[in-house]
Amino acid sequence: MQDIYLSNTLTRRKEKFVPLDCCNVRMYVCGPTVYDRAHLGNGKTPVSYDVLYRLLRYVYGAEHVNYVSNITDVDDKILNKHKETGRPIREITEETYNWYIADMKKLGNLEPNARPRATDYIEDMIEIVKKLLDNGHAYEAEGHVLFDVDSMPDYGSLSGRSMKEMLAGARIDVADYKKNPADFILWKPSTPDQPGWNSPWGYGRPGWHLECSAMSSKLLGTDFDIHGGGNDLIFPHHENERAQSCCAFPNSKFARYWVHAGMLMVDGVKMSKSLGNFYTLDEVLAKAPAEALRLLFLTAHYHQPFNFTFEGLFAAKATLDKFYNALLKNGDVPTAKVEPTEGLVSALCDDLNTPLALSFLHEDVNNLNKAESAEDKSKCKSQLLADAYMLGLLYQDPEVWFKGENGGDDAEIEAKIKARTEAKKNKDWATADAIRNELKAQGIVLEDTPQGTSWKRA
RNA sequence: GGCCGGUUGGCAGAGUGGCUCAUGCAGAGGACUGCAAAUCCUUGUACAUCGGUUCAAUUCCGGUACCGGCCUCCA
Repeated sequence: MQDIYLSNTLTRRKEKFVPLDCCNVRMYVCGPTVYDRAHLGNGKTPVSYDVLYRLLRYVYGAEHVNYVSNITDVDDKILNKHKETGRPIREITEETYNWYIADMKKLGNLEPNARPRATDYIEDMIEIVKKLLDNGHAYEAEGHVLFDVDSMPDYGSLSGRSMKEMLAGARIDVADYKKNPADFILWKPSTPDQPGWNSPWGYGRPGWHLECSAMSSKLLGTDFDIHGGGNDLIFPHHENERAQSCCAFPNSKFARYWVHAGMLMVDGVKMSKSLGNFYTLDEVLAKAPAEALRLLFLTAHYHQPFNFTFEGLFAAKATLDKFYNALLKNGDVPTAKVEPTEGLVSALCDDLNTPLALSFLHEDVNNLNKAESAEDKSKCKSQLLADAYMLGLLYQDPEVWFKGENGGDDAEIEAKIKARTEAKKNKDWATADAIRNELKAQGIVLEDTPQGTSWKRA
């Protein structure tokens, strides 16, 4: 069994991963707030953790890994959307949730073991707030319950900032009921027209950070292995989550390994609506297959900032064309279940080095293209598929990849190819080329082989 | 201002104290092909900058420059 090493934000080092219980490896990853279409960044982060999930399943056994990724369905952004559109909140969150799940599936992500929704865990959140009040880590003020950061000596250690810095950085108006400007909300009052739940502190709703503490402790326990998310969540979200959980459950260390994914940029700068470089997943997926986007994400290390360009996306599509072409040519070659290439597994074990892992896929494809004997072909194809599975790639039928879901038997195209074959037989190259060009104009590329002519959509 | 991270060939992007080499795309040449396409073979170009440590640094340490992120909702 290979050791996995992960960059741990908590210690600022790459560390050997040792799970608390190797029969129950637990990972929690912050998911989206469901108020609008998922954007490109919402696509990148889950792909990274999906590869980690696949690696953990490989190393520890699929049944020994528990991956939880939450859905935030109570939040002021959702409330704002409701005010803007007048649509019921439940309708907004359901629709957005369904879009999100569909996007995740298209990207080739395995379904996590659980996708808890915040609104199903309100009782657990209230229990945590009660605990924090009981043990002196929280206080009530003007209908709010706030976390008292001064009650936690190492508050700020995850994000690596001191209290002094945070005060210096506090640029926003500080509510005067806060004892310390850095104190954050655990529970806030709701007006009757806002979503809310009855609590010991009146009708209200939870602060954003609380839900992750509640769901992780409920589904994974108060101590678990990996906590992930985008690195924009390190502060304040993860810092606060950790503070809540460690203080509510006094002997808990919460997550042992904090793994953070680098931000996605577009054309070299942060993606934002004001810069006009903001893309939702479905916008991008209208221009290239989702698998190409997944491959593109994997060409860079998860930890680094990732620069998205359409040029890169189309290059990734071309790479997949090459991979699927090798599979298409060996469509009837039988495969056996084999172990993934050792080097690929090593690359992934080294803090998810997906760019290096991909180089093994290229090698596999090259080997498959060169294989001559039936035995070698089978071996190489099996290896390619086993390696691709680790990365969540090449999960489609090559016929479907090239010809589309229902374009596999196009009589018109077949007829033209037949006519061209006749022309070729008569050495009527002009007619043959004319037919080929005609099809090319329709995006159909022909390929002559000793076995005949095949076609695919470009 | 504070805290992080980065700077590798035309581009994307790994990695390493010295060895023949990341990988891919693009470029050049070749094989195959009626011509293509696909595939295969061969091939050039690199480690921001200035110091230090060392027999030896792109790789370790320090300074400088530039770039990016976070510090406020954010994957």
